[in-house]
Formats: sequence, C-alpha cells, structure tokens
Amino acid sequence: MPFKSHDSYPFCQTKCALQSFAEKKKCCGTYFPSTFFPTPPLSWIVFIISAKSFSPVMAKRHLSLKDLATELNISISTVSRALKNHPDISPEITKKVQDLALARNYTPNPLAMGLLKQETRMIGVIVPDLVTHFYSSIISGIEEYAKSRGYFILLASSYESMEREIESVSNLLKARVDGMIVCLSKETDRFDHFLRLIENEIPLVFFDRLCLTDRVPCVAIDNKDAVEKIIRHFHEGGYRRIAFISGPTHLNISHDRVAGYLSGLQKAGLDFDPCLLRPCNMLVEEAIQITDDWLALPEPPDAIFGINDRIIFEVMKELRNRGIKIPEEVGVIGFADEFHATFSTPQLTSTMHPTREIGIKAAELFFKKMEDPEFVETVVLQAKLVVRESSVRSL
Amino acid sequence: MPFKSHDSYPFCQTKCALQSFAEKKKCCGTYFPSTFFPTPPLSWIVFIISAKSFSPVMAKRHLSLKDLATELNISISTVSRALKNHPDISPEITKKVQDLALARNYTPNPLAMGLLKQETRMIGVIVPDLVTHFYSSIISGIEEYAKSRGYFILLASSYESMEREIESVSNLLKARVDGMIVCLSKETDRFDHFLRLIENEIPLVFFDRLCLTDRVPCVAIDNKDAVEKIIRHFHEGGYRRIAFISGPTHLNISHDRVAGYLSGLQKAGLDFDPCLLRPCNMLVEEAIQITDDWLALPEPPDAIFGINDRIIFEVMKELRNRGIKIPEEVGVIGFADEFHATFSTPQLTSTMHPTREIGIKAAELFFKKMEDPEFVETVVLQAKLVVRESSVRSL
DNA sequence: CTGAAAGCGCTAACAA
DNA sequence: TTGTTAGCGCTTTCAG
Repeated sequence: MPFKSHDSYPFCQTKCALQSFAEKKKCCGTYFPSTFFPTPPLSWIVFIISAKSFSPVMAKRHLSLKDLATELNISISTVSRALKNHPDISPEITKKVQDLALARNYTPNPLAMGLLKQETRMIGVIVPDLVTHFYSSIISGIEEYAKSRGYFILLASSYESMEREIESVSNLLKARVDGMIVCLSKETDRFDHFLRLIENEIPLVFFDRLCLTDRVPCVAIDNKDAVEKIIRHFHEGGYRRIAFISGPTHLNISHDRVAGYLSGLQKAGLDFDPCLLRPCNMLVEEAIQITDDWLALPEPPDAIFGINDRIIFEVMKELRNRGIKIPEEVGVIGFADEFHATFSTPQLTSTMHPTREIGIKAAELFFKKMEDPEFVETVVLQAKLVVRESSVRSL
Repeated sequence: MPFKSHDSYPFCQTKCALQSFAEKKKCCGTYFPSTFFPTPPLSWIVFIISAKSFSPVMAKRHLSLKDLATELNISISTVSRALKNHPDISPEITKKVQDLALARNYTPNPLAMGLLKQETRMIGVIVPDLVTHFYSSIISGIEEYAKSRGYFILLASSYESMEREIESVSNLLKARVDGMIVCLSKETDRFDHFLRLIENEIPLVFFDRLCLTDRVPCVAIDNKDAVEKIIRHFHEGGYRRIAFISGPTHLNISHDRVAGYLSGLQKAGLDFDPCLLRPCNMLVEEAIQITDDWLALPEPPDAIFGINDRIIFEVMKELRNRGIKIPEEVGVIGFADEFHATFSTPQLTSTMHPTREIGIKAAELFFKKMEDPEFVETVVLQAKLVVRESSVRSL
C-alpha cells in the first residue's frame, strides 16, 4: 500500500490521537468558562463494584475522504465526486471508491459539511417539561418526521420557566441549530427572545402554547371546541353547575378554553357564574384549594373540569377524601388525556389530543418554513372527548 | 470603516446568503440520498388559517471572529487570543475585543471548534421509549448534568426494538456524538453494535438495562434487593402465594429480579411455585392473559407484583373487572413507581426508583469515562418500597 | 505584543 | 476525466 512520503498515514493517526488527548488535558481560555457541576448529594448510592480494566488501545479517528483518497492513490475531490455519482467520474473509479467507502463504513463528517453549508441539520426543540406524556409523545412525533428528513433533535426543557426558556433559546443558538420548534413555558409573557429569532430569519414553529401567530407557523388544538364539547356532554348528562379550573391567563390555551367555556354555557342555555371559573398556575395545591372553595359555596358545582389531567386527578383525590361520589354527586373531566386516565377509579373522561400528529405536523411546518421564509400558517387540530366513567351518572 | 479590497465585507454577506439559498434548491448526490417522508394521513386536521406574510429580509449569518477582527482592524488570531484572555495580548486590545464580542453577542461556532478539536460536545442518549415517565425523568437528570458541563443531549429512541437501537447507534455515530448513554431495548440480546463503540474507544455508559458490564461503566438499580423488599412486605402482611410477572429473560433486570424473587421467598420461608413466576414481554395483553391463568389455578395467588407499573395497572383492571377486592383478596405491588401510582384506586404500592439520580450518575460516569478510557465501574442505586393501599389489608 | 499561515473535512469553481 | 485550490470558523504554531 503506497503512501505519500509527507503523509505517512498510519503513524499520523497515532500522532493525532495522542495530540488530541494532550489537548484535552490542557484547560484553555477563561472567557467562556464551563461552569462545573458540584457533585450532587447522592444519598441513594450504596455500593460500587469496580471491574477489571482493559489495556488502552489508541482511539480510532473517524474515516475521512483523505483516508480513502490516500488508500486509492487518487485525489480527495475525486473521491468526493465519486461518492455522489458525479457524471464526470469514470464508472470504474466510482465503483472502486463506493466499494471502499462501504467496506470501511465511511460517513461524511457533519461538522465539515455544516461549516461549509452553514447548517447543522439539527432542530432545537423546547418543551415546558420532559416528563409529561403529552410533551414526550409530541417529541416522539417530531423526532420521527425529523429523522425521516435526516435531521436530529436537540432537546431542551424550559421547566415551565421563562428564564430557562430564554436560556434554552440562547443555548440552542450557540449550538447553531437550523431552527426551533417550541411550546411556550407557562410563565412566558414576553417574546423578545423569539423576535430575535424571527429577525434573524431562523425558522421557528410553535405548538400548543402559541404567540406571534401572525409571523410564526403554529400547530394548535381547537381548544374552544374541545371545551364546548365538554360542556355539552356535561349538560346532556344532567349536570348544571359546571366549574372550570383554567390556566395562566396570558396563555392562548387558557384564553381559548375560557372562550369555549362561555360560549359552551351559552349554547347549553346555562348561566355563567364567575365563582365557577378559576384560573390556576397548574400547581397541585391550587387544585386542592379551589376544590375546597367550591365545596364551601352555598351552591357547590356538580361538575368540574380542568386545564389538564394532573390537576383533575388532584380534584378527584380531594373529592374522594371527603366522601363525595364521582360521578353521581360531582362529574369530572380532564384535559389532554394522559394514558393513565384509565387507571383511575372511576376512569377519567378526558379530551384526547392527537399528540403524535401535533409533533409530525409541527415538524412538517418547520421544513416548509425552512424552504420558504415567508411561510406562515396556523394549523388547527381537533381534540376528541373520550367519555369514560367519571362523567356519566348511571341511571 | 475600511475593508480590504478582496474582502468587500458587507456585500460578501449578501452574496453568501443568496448562494446558500441557491444551493439548497439544487438536489445533490445520490449516494447518500435523504429519504422523504410521505405526508401522513392527518385525519385530525380540520382547517387552516393562513396569515399575511412579510417581505423577506436577508438572513443574517452568525457573527465570526473575522467579523470582529475586520471591525476592529486587527487580525483574527489577536481576536481569538483576546477572547480567551491570553497573557500576550495587551489589556487595551483585550478589553476592546471582549466589549465588542459582548455587544455583538458573539458566540464561537461549535462546528469550527468541533472540526478542529474533533469533538462535538454532544452526548447521544438512547432510551427504549420517550413517553414513559421513568425514562423521561432519567433524561432530565442526564440533561441537567450534561448542560452544566456545556454538553448537549442528542436524543434517540429505540422504541424497544433492537433493530432501531442499532440504527440509532449508527445515526448518532454519523452525527459524531462524543459518546453515548444507553438503556437497552427489551429485545436486545446481541451487542455487536456496542462492541464496535468500545473498540473505537467511544465513551459509553449503560443504565438500568445493562450488558458488557466488565467493559462499560453502568448505573443499575439493586433489583434483587428491591424484589426481596416486596416479598418481605407481602409476607409481613400475611400474603403467602406471591406471584411475579417478570420481564424478558435475557435482560439483566429480569434476571436480578427473579433472583430476588427466589431468595426473597426463601428468606420468608415460603415455597417457590414455578406456576407463579411468569415472564412477559411487557405487553398489556400478556398481563391480562397471565392474570386469567393465575385466577384459574386451583390455588390462585393472593399477591401479585410485576416488572412495571403499566403491567400491574392492567392486572388491577382485570381483577376489578372480576370483582376481586384489592388488597383484601389479592395484594398488588408495582415497579418503577410512575408518578400516577397515587391516582389509582386503591393507590398502588410500588418500588420507587431514584430516576433523576440515575440520570445524573450516568452522566457523571460518562464524563469519567471520557477523561479515563480505562474507567469501568458499576454503580448500584437502591430502590425504595413505597407502601400505599394496594398491598395493605385493613384489619 | 501581534500577524500570517496551516489545518480540521468537505465542496465546488477553476485548471489541466 | 481528474487534480488543485480556496474557503467555511477556529486554534495554534511560527515569524516578525
């Protein structure tokens, strides 16, 4: 195997590996210091099994075009062209190159490509939290579609905090994502960080909790309709004093659901009692407090529904603690059907959101926005009311 | 503001943007084609609101060192050095550069850095699924620790399939992650794809479901102990025929839990009845089938626990359907406490896993492995038995 | 104390 | 048909 004298291929590899190892040891500049995480108090750790270690082998660098070129004794650009079936390259060389690439399991270095093309093929995704089924299911949908287009997901959580949302946007920007798909945190009531993205023409898509809908493609749920369905269902079941635990008032989802509450009551011919509409910040304690307040009313509600299942599960617990029967005395309905809604007793009626579709659609809009910077559109998906035990009085 | 004649800075920008737009239109090589995702049948979509669009503005490139250098009329290397407080650079220039960088919100391009340093500061994370609380909570832990070290998470799901796990490994490798943190899919019984990583010295950490523990750092739960606790608790509560729905036999977690089942029974002085130990593939139908089988036994079990909460919720549903009282007639305990265990009636006794700690510890081990390629260690964390209603007979 | 130049892996215009 | 070269943004020798 001939090597050019100034290259000395196999030894070069070893040297590079050693070099890069040495470089890592050196701690460099202080201008962008990496803050170190203090060792967390892991009271759970009990014992540690140490295993035998193996003798170190030199780390293998990923294969580059140069490696292939050297091995075949042709130029890098020929290899590059051969790999993409460039018509200029002779069939024999093309075949030889492609065979070797396959055999050596060559994959192009995305960093080099990214530097050249000014793109990372990564989409930043920011969700309020990672642990709610609603979001993780949407992430699944985004991931699936993105993967099919050869893109990766860079995931960030805002933990429902606007501050951390801003930080996440900035971090993803530092990582040079090609764009972002975002669900606002519950606190978010300023949008400067997103306006910056828009001004810089960085593709952006919102889902579920939206803002700036006249400039950003969005995927939303028809919240108004979903709530109207709930009211109608309650009304048909003979419930008359329908109470609603809503969300933070600045969120579009709260706004739309309240609108649905009002119009739903009106359509059903029911009076609106302001006492029975309470916003909350999605905290467990609030749910309990509000339930307490309602039960203390001279005319307590006979039906309760809320901004999400989590809140409603707490309401159910509170009702059960007081010996109030569901659904006989009080009907209950959740929102954004978690998969465990069927595990409660009684099983929880809830609106089911097409979460995977939300994710897929959001990703779809994202790619449209990439291709056409002027593209703006809000896609509205319908939620389904899934009737179970908690809202149906047996006759 | 003086520009070098061959550079013509502001116009260059415009040209670049136009160029890159033109480039995107061109579809290049066929050797690595990007498969296109067929438009999915989104039956949920109902209507689309089109919004007014805005006039296009030229996309702004991220700021580079060159931009700063040009603006200050100094060389790129001086800027680079000034930004990292290199002692050679005069304080005045250092200050001038840093001020401008701050004002312009400069961030170094990670692609360029990555290319140079041969690292992406990205960790690939593969989990069996994204939507289970157990995994998303662990991901949260990993993300938190990784972020504190300036690393990003590139997320992939194996969807419990070995094939997709292998594909994910390969995809993450293509993305040039610096290493991976993995929980095996339930199908995984061959490990070639991980051996390849090990041979190439790519840092790897397993959590929960492990393999190759003599070469890879791992974070595990003390499954044997967790199950022994369950048996002891059942035994103390007067339960005698304790049945166990286990997982796929090739997984370490199943193996350890079965070991705990046997030793637990022995310690409690109870006989082992092979009928009461059934493996399953974590499917809902299996849970129902197994429950049916057990109830048909001449001596049915008076206590049931299983590989995870999901399975056990199904068992509970099945028992309830048959009018069997929990916990009076049959005691029930879950595994890997999902946060909604308290939402069921009766509330589910379950083993609680320190999920965030698992994630944080896995990330910690990952960085240790990065620093020391010979590092191998299995950290074992303890699970807690959280006693609720489903396993306690009232007196 | 500062600048020029090489090189990380790749593509594409330009030369041969 | 193939090779040479410049350049994407950055760091780091080596020269001034």
